[in-house]
Amino acid sequence: MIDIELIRKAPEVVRESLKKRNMEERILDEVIAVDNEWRRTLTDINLMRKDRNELARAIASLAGEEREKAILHTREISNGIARKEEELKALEERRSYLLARVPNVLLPSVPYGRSDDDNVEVKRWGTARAMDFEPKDHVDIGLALDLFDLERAAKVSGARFFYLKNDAVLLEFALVRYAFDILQREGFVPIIPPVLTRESALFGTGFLPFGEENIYRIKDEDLCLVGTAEVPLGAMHSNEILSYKELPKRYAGFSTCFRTEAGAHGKDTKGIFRVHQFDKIEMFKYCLPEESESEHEKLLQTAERFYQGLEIPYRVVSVCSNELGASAAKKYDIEAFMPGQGMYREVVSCSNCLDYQARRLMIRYRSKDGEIRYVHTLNSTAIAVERTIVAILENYQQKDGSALVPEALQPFMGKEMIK
RNA sequence: GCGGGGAUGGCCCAGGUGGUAAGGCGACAGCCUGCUAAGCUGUUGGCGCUACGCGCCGCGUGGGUUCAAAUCCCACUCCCCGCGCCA
Repeated sequence: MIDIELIRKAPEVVRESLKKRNMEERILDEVIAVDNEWRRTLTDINLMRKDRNELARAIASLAGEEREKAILHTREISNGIARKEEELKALEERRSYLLARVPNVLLPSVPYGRSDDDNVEVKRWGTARAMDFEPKDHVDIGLALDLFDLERAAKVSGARFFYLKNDAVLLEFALVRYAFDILQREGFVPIIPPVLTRESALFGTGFLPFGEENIYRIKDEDLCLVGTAEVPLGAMHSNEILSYKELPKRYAGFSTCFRTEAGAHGKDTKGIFRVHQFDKIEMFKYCLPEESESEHEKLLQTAERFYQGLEIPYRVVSVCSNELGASAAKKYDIEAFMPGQGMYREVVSCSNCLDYQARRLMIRYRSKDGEIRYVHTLNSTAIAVERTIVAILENYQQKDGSALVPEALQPFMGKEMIK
């Protein structure tokens, strides 16, 4: 949620941001119009309420005909107020509805662009391993090594599901253990959160109403399957007031993630790269407003560390205006090099949401000078397990069809090779 | 699922026979003292406006009764404690 005060005082800032996102500006004009009407109506009501209160107070000390008269008059005023209050309520609802649909204001450093192609590469790390053979993609490698069963998953659950098997299972647990090793050193509190949350948690983190079609819902209950641990980690401190002393707060949550992948028809239909259910470790930070931009850079560095440790080449892109989620004011993606596909593919998404989620979730802190303000929130993938398995298989494949285990994982895996 | 208890400002907690939120703690500011502590004073929910002021709203949520509701009535939500069931 952006601050209504910002819309009142500097609507041009919001307008520019909407333009940059290639979104309709009409919503902004409507918010302004409705807000003006709301304020006028509220002022009217306040005056009427004042009259009523004065009369009601006087009645206590009146008697007889005077009292009767006053009661009658007050009743009239009350009826008038009730009518106006209905108008006010409707305006308020309309304003909230609209305001909840205005995306976050972009930071100035976000590059303008219309598609992924306009993302700006800001860094490249590592070099692809030399291969004196034609690299295979993860599907071929994995099927040959019996690491997953996609056909039976399709039979049981449908397209975009998988059974992970054999060493792939060990690899997953090794990755998880590896990640939490690093995360604890970096001061993140390990968490396993609920993967079913109320709608309010999804709304608060900005996945509703913007990502409605991507969410699985539980029938007849106010519960949804989360698409990322960002939801329960962000909502964890909703309606709380933290102390500036405990900021920044860092959490790392392991969770299964569920996504309908609506609108992704035809994209990455094979394998385990884009699926309805996968496991992921997500980092989440709550911090002081003045520190969120530097914390964002730090968070990116932490995310990079996982791939550096695995010795997987990657690049970092600054995601362009059109591709940013509603909550994010700025976002970096890490894309790992996938030799089998001959391209860089997204494995990490690292966002700064400023106070956008904090406003929706009512997460505040008491500052050193005693003021209560909204915190800033940031989130980033640490390890998206299945995608990282894809990257490992493609980068560590060998001529004979086997795949090496990255050195950093060997202690957790108990073996050096998958064959 | 059944029974009982509870929800009030940053936190704790009063009010409960309807008349318009008391007190404590903490925090912040000021005063006082050579410094610290103590002490004293003030501030410390949200919103609107023709803004050193005026007013409105606010006691879990939504309705109702009333001139007037934290207080009475109805429904709901969440939390806690027992019991039952259960991985």
